[in-house]
Amino acid sequence: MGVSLKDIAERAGVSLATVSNVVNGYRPVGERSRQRVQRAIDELGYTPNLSARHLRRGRTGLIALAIPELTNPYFAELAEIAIREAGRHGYTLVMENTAAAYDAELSLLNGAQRHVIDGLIFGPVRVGRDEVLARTSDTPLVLIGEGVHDVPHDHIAIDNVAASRRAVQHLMELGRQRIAFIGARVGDESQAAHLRLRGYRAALTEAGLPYRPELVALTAGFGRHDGVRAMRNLLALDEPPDAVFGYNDLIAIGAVRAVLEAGLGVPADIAVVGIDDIEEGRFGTPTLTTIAPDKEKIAHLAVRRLVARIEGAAVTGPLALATPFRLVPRETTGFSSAAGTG
Amino acid sequence: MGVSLKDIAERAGVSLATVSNVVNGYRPVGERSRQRVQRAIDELGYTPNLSARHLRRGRTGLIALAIPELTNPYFAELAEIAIREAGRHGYTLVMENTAAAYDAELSLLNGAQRHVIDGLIFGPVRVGRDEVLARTSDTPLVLIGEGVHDVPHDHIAIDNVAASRRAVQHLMELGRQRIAFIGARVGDESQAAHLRLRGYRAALTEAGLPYRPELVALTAGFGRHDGVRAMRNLLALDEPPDAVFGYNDLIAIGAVRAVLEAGLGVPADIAVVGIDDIEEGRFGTPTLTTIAPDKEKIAHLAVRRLVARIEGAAVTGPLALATPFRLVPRETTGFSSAAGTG
DNA sequence: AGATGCCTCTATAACGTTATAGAAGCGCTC
DNA sequence: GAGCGCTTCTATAACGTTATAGAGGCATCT
Repeated sequence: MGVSLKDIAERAGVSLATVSNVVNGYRPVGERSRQRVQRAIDELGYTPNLSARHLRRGRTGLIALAIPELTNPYFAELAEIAIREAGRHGYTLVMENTAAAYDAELSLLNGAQRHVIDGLIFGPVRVGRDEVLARTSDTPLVLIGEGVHDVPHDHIAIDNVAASRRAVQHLMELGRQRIAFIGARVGDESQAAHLRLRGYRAALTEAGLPYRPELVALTAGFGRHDGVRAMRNLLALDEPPDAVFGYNDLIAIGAVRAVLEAGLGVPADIAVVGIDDIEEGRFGTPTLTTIAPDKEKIAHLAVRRLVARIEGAAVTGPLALATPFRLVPRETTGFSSAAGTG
Repeated sequence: MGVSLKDIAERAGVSLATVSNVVNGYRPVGERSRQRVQRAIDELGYTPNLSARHLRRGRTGLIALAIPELTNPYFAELAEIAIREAGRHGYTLVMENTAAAYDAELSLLNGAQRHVIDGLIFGPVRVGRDEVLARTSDTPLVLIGEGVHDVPHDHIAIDNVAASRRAVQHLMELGRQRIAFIGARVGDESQAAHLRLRGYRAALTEAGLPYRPELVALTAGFGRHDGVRAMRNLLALDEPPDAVFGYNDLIAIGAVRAVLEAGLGVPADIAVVGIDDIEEGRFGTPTLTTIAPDKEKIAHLAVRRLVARIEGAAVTGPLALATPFRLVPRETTGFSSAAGTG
């Protein structure tokens, strides 16, 4: 077993409590004692036993990030930032994969983590407003993404309607008229696809273009193959689209591949826009035009909000925070871009 | 605070120890008591306090996966599998990003985790054999990947020499003669690039082709932009290569992009092979020929080995395990492949 | 001088769990 | 009926930490 406070106390000839106070500064300690303790710590190589600390404090120092899948680069990039930020605040982040499964999301929401955690950052996909409202756990919760809205919890996300509208506007500025939407259906009543779909419709309406249901392809998942499959169906239409707005970059990338596989050109025949600005989109051919959310900001805000809640700090301002985004035009909409730029 | 053993004991009218025995079956408990306790648990909704359990048991139930970056899809895919497998064994996996930094790797190796962990799965990049041999921590350790070899620790990886040889052989079977290698240099004395470089050289030698140092481009990192930059340099040669073997898929994808950006064709002018078989390679255009390691097997073995060591089970067989791999021919070497296949 | 206050420091009781030693009850043998 | 062994249970001491109550020393004020 390792070196404990007791060993340090004996070595330094002071009480246990004094050592504890040197270590975590709860009470002031005189200069002479402090130095003696510090020397003993250095000599014996003391590191606090976190299990004991957490038992005593009632906190574990663990926060969970629950996301559908780590293999979606958007979430991997977000997770990487969140891990760093959590570390900066003295917390360790554990990943909880929901695999976009309703049951997994529900039990996570209600506190069935593998480890006891102090707080949860949650990007819901299947679970809706009702489930969040009916939550039984009282662990602090910060929501991210477009899954659930209008609940009494902190919520960090871009303005999905505005972002989608911007993406579709971009396509219309190129003169495209038959613009398709490929997006994940998350359950009929869910708001997720709705927001991006709503932005899509809003943009069309504002421009005086008709909304054509046959150009809206809902998918089962959020991956590249979902985009491929949906695009193949759209290409089989009597009048295929001349542009596609994808729910996210992965779907957009799948759509691009399906178009190219069909022998058509991107953007010559069909222009494509996604959302997320994953690095992959900056290196494929053609490079992918996208809406870039500020991932740093999202992750930072989510972690900080959560930590503030955990530590009981007063959080001022509104619960829901809209983070900035910007349009990054690249080759799939006819803008040149050297690899890795934008 | 939550419900504790004590609450259950009072409710069921038995001692604390009996409740504990019902919960974790250390000692047999009579049928009548067991039922009373079980009912009390169900009624009060007891979940054990893991901090206390870990304090008492001296274990935390946490294992760490230390990898250079989560944004490398290979590691994200590996991590996702490892998280699941760890969960299956009752452990929670925490991610430790080394960012491929020497200091971070060294301190991780020597037990400077943010949280107390029971074991470590480590994919070293900067740190070498010497550092692993000189390790001061005695937390169980399982190495993965090609970073360090010949140390007295469990080690799971593909046979990198054989895999690289296979990749280069594939290029030669297409009739390519000037085959370049783009790979990460991990420090001069490191064995990482050496193994894959060694396989590359072995394949050339076996085929009677000369080894040309100017066709070996070493990179600083493992990302797409490293591949782009290196490829641009290779294209600037008087006699550019007609094929490229990339250290991993990301580098290969960067190389492809650089070739296309230069107005050349893949594979018409330059064929490309990578290693990792990340999903991205199955949806880009052209799709990427690659060496596919068995990621499931790597992650499963690593977790199981580690858990066995932690729990003191006897591990038979050799320390180092070579996991299988296979060549997946796709468009970058002239083989057709529909999106997502292979 | 006595009261008051401020610094330091210490002793100790938790936090919730598990492992150990042993008590109680009961049936069996001699 | 004493002795023994078995099963079932209990009391209790840790595990290493932190928060609370308060003791002791010394200066300052009334």
